[in-house]
Amino acid sequence: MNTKHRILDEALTLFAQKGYANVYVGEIAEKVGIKAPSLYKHYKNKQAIFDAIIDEMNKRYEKQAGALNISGMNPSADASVYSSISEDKLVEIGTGLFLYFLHDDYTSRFRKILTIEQFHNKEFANIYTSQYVDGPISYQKMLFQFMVASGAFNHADVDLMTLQFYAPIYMLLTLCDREPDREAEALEMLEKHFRQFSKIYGDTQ
Amino acid sequence: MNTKHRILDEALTLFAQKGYANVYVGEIAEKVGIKAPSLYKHYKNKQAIFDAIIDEMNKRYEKQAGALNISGMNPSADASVYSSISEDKLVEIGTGLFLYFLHDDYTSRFRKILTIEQFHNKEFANIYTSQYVDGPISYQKMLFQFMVASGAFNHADVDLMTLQFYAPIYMLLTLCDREPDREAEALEMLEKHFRQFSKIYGDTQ
DNA sequence: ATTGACGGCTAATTTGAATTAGCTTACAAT
DNA sequence: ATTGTAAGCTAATTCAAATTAGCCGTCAAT
Repeated sequence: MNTKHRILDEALTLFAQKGYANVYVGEIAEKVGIKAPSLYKHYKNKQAIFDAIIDEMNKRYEKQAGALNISGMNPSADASVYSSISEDKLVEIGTGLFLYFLHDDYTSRFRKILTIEQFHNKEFANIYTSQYVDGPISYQKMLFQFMVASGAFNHADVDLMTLQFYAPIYMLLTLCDREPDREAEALEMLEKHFRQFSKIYGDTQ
Repeated sequence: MNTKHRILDEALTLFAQKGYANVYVGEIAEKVGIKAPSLYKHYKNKQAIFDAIIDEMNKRYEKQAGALNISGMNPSADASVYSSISEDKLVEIGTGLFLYFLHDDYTSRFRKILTIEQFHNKEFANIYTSQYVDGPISYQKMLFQFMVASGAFNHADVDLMTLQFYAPIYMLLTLCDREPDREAEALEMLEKHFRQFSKIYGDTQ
């Protein structure tokens, strides 16, 4: 990892903790182990660092979207796998989603920036909603639609089913972003939630 | 509303949109219709304005807590009212909670400040969690406990029941904070959620 | 061996926002 | 009528942080 990259990395961490305006370029430089003016050899100014973070994020999201078209993002492919889904499998899917969102190195820091800047910047608000509300919901909705169609799940309002499945994941995710200590508690609740969900909607008749 | 109050009010609005560091005192002054230096006749400095907002919020929360001890916050009193809760009543409670959180003039702006500052300031993280996660959940948990005890609801894991009841409210609340346009859609989903919830847990056997 | 780009440094300089100084008017109380 | 205080203003001043200037060592390529 070269200096230019390390600047991006430290800046991302600091912006995620304090927000753009509260971070001084000297602070970023210090974390990287150089002096503030040296930083300008790599980026035109503070804003350019921020912009580079956005670019990097867009690149990652595109790559991720590409990758997910093969497995995660294309539920018609997944559906066959889950057409007779077990309770344990549901726990695994849900927990996996939660832990990925929570711990992925880049994603988790960037989510905090989105959180901090969402009311300030319409662009960020849109990204936030699409990444953490509409995106997961629309993916899972498709998955559940297949599962209902295949008989793995009882017939029910799929929008509602999806909301009820995902909202606890979302709430506990934002809780753990704020209070990382509570991850174990959150995982425990989540597992109970998934099992209950499976009992309610799973076709055990 | 005198000038001192209007300063507080405009500052609250601006801090809720941009966060503390992005708001200039001149900007607050302009909204109030005075020049920046005049503002110092009312508050020692920018920080003092922010502190006054916190004080005001604490005052309101205490007052609210006091009021809720009579109705909202003491579920043993409420429980008799809801001991044989109807589906419509559940919709009403849930929707009421949601709309209060979303639109209360002071609360809604302050929640945005909490959102923006939560990763920067441990104090705010604690207030956020207690106001929008642990608080509502612990209240509703007590309510559900009484309702299970009284037979209005089927026996079930009350923690889980509460999570599943509240998480959609929370997620849609944060969505509407970010995208106020989507309130109608959120209310529609919520109503479906409450009715479904009532069918799942309500004792209709 | 020389050259030139890269990436670091220290020491300015610039910038912009917060704050202070000091003046003015209105007006309430003596 | 005089005085004191509250609340506004314009014109400084301060201060911190961003940015620029200009110097230096390293090293890879000619």
